[in-house]
Amino acid sequence: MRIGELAQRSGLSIYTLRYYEKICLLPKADRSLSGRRDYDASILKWIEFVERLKASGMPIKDIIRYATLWRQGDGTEGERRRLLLAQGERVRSRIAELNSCLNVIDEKILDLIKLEKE
Amino acid sequence: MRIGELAQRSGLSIYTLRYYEKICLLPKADRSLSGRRDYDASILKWIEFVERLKASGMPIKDIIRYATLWRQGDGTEGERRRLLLAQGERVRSRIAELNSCLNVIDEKILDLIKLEKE
DNA sequence: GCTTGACCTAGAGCTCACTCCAGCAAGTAG
DNA sequence: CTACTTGCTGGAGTGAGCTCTAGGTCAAGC
Repeated sequence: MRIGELAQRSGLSIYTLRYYEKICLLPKADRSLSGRRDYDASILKWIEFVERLKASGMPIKDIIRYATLWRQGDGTEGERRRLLLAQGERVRSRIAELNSCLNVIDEKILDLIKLEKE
Repeated sequence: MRIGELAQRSGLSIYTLRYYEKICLLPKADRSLSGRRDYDASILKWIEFVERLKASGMPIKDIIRYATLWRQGDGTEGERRRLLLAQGERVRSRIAELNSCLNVIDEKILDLIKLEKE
């Protein structure tokens, strides 16, 4: 699969895919004889997971750290697990923060409705 | 209250306070005879609310829109309410997204634990 | 009356995460 | 063969949201 197809299938732009490779978020793609990137379909699973980590608010640097360990493979499971545990905690507290923001916002909405009725 | 004290009390830096004033997120501060900003303690309540909106993920531009309406006062309650309702919805879906990320992360952690046991 | 420190402005610089461009090479369709 | 499309690289540009610098003013303490 070439980069154009991967862009379509992954929903990322060609620019972003090359950028992710440059910063080592994606493994260096194999190349065709003429030098074009040639991806295996399995990359899609990895991209999907990376997108999840991003959506969870994990900074790119931490995802790169995870990606590096993942490419190293065996023996890195412990550190990968710790990275994910830490991120899980961050997500949980972010959810708590958002819930508390929601309370403030909902309260303010009620205040505004009262003002409108006056 | 001068800007240094406000910075301490609000937790924002002096730079940020001046920047917020410049972009109209904070009302233009009164000035002492010598031109220094002189804040009323009530500004702290506003800053607190702005920080909540920021923490909720509201873009600065939208907060500025809210701030502008707030300064205009009467007659703007309807639009302010609509802005907050929209933000509330964004927060709710962000919370849902984070919960689903959390599931993916927690699952991956279990996978890694299995790998470590092998 | 001089030093110190808090404050002022305009504008430059920074980080993050992309996004795009110029200039070129290679594959493809008519 | 020509034209078009897709791809390549290094590096510049973007936008959000600050953060800091340079060069100056002003008030208070010794």
